[in-house]
Amino acid sequence: MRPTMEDVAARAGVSRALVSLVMRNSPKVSDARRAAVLRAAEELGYQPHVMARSLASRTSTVLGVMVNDLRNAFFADIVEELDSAAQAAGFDLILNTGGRSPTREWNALHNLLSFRPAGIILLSPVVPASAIQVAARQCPVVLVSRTARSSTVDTVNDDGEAGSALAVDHLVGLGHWRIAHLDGGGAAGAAQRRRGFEAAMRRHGLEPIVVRSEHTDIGGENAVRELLAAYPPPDRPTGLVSGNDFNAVGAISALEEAGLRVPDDVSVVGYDNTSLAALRHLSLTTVDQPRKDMARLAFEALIERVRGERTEPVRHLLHPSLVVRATTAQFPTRPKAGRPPSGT
Amino acid sequence: MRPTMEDVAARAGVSRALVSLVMRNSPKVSDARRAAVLRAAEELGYQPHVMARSLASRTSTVLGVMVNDLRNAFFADIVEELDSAAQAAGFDLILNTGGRSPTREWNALHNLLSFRPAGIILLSPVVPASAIQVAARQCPVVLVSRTARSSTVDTVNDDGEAGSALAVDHLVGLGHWRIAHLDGGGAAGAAQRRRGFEAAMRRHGLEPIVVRSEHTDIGGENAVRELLAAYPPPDRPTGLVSGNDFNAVGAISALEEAGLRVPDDVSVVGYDNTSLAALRHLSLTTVDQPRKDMARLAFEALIERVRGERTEPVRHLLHPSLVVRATTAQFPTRPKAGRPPSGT
DNA sequence: TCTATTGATTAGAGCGCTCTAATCTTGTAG
DNA sequence: CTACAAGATTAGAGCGCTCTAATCAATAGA
Repeated sequence: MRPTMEDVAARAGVSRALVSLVMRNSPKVSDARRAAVLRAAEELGYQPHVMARSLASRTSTVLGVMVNDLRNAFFADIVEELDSAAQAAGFDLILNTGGRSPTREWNALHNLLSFRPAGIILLSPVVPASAIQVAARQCPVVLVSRTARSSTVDTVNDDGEAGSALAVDHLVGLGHWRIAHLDGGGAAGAAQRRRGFEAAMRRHGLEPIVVRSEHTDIGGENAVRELLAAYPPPDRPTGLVSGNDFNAVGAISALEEAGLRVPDDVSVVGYDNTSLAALRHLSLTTVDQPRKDMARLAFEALIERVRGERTEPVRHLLHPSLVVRATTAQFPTRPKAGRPPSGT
Repeated sequence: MRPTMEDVAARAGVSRALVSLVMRNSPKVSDARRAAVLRAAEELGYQPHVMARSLASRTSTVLGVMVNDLRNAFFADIVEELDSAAQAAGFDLILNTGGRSPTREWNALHNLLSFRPAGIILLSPVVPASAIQVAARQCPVVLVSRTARSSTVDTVNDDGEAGSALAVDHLVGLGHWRIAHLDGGGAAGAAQRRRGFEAAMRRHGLEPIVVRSEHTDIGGENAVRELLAAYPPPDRPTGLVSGNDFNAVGAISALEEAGLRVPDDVSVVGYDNTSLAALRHLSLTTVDQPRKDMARLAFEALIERVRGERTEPVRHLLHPSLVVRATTAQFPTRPKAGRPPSGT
């Protein structure tokens, strides 16, 4: 049997309560006793039982994190950052995944809650708002990449509209005016990105072209094929704003398959700046969400609630930035390749 | 305050013990009482407190999983599979990451252990064997992508030597005979892959060329530049066996940068069959580790130990398979492009 | 010498649950 | 009607810890 506090107390010749004080390094213990207790603990290989501790203290140093999709490196980056923040603040992270399914996610959320964590962070959850509400009644909840109206949960999001606008502005600045958006369908944040695209295009006096797609490479391929069929030259778009990086990679494949060169014939912008985009082989121009900042803010918001320092909700909306790489270029490459509409 | 078992008991008009029986769905409860208890629990929104439960029962349904690198999709796949297996068997997974640093990993391991889990699975851990030994004294431990000599831990690995051999055989079968390996350095499994490469080459009567590299795309780029400098035509290798997929992608970049076409001039094989390799844009020929099987076997091994059904260690060594895509091709493309050595 | 006062230590209750052993119900055979 | 087995229910101790309040020791002030 693993040694308990009682064992340590017996070996050190003190009471269990004193051992408890030492373990929580309370200042009200004499140096001599402290040393004796620590030595006894060391000799026995004693380790506090966190569950017993949290049961007795009615507090928890556990923070639950539910990840929508483990395969998505975007979340991995956020988790890594959360992890070091938690470490520094003396909290333990436990992770979980819902596998992009509302049902499994609901289970995962329940599991997390059954640990009676100090708080939980949900990364792009797909469960209904009511489920989040249930969770929020049990402990502080912070949402990342998902909006909420409830006043009991905090949210951290990137400004998808601004991100799309960044992409459009970049392409317009390069001389493009026939620009299409490959929409992410029902994916998290896809609606904002589409809205931002449309608004930015209109702001430039351009007609937005939107093709319904998905946040996958296959989705990008299909959307491009559809787009090329629907807009044959000379109406063919010369700039593409993809819903995310995967989609952009698929789009590039389909473009090359159709004999078009990127960026010479068509410029492509992704979204998320995943490690994929950074691969030299792709060098995808993309919109970067400030992941570190998002993680940090989410953590801070949670801790504030955990400590009871705040009860009103916060809504962080972070500004993305554009990372220009090799998939976007000046258009027209040679003059006289077309005539911009009067609006520009 | 959240409702406790006592509250449910009071509302249902029964004892706490009876509620406990219902919650663990014991058969020795009358249907009437069971219904009453369940209704009361429902009305109060009662949820059992896992920590209290595990404290009282001295058992745990928690399985700890430590992931070496969250950003690596290989682990994500394994975790997803472990998760559904655990779900089905009535266990709860808690995840953790060590961020590829032995120190952080040691902390993470400690955190996991402090939950007194039923068992733990370590995915490609980098902590010293002694640390694993310490963990194994507390609960069953299974290692994935890491070998061990200790008789108290089970291991699940893919046969890296066989995997490299698969790649070499494929290339030789396509007519290549100048084949180089981009070694993964100190990364997990890199040594086996290199050994397998060398052995397979010798088996074919060919001279193995090994360039020290890393499991990153930058590593692949640098290694290829080095390789091209060291082996100018006509000695230039026509086939590359990379340590992993990232490395292969980097290698392809550097090859194209040098004006060489893949697969026309040089064939490239990756390792791991990550989602990266599957992207149509890359279509990387690669060695596939049977991740699902690995996860399933790891889970089974753990559960057997947890249930006390086995005490001798098991060593699973799984056979990888080759996924042929578009980065490998027949050589020479046209006859008379070289002369194979007599050994073939 | 006797009481405050301060700091160090401990007894003991209790966190929410499980589990054993005891008690309470039935139903049925004698 | 009684006895008793079988099933249903419960009392109560205890898991490993924390926390409050009480106790104890030692010093200082009067």
